Amino acid sequence: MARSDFFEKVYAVVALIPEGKVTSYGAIAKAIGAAKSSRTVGYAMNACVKLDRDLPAHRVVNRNGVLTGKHHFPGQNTMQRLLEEEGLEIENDQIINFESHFWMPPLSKET
DNA sequence: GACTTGACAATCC
DNA sequence: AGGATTGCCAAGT
Repeated sequence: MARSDFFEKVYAVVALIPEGKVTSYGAIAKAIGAAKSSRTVGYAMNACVKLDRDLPAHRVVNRNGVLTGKHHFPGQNTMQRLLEEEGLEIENDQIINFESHFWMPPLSKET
């Protein structure tokens, strides 16, 4: 396997998030078989920005539907703006109707 | 080489 | 019900 299976899986799942949908770190972590590693998922996202990945990290929020990582984007309001552009509703850094926009990633453990 | 920090979440008291 | 602690993995200092 790769040097960091974890990151690869995280990137894979995040890249699969459909437009106008959002998911949580815990959901991703669970999907890749590491429900307790939700923290590392967030870390992977931070790394993805530096790696200039194509991952819609703005579609990833914490389990409360709060844009916890919006500070890590190029602009402090970039994350929220992107979500609004996709038809989501954000208020006070929180996604309105979060569960309605929630997207459960496919549990692709491995192949 | 060891300790601390970090875009979270679940559990314990 | 609410606050504090632990678990997990990787990277930075």
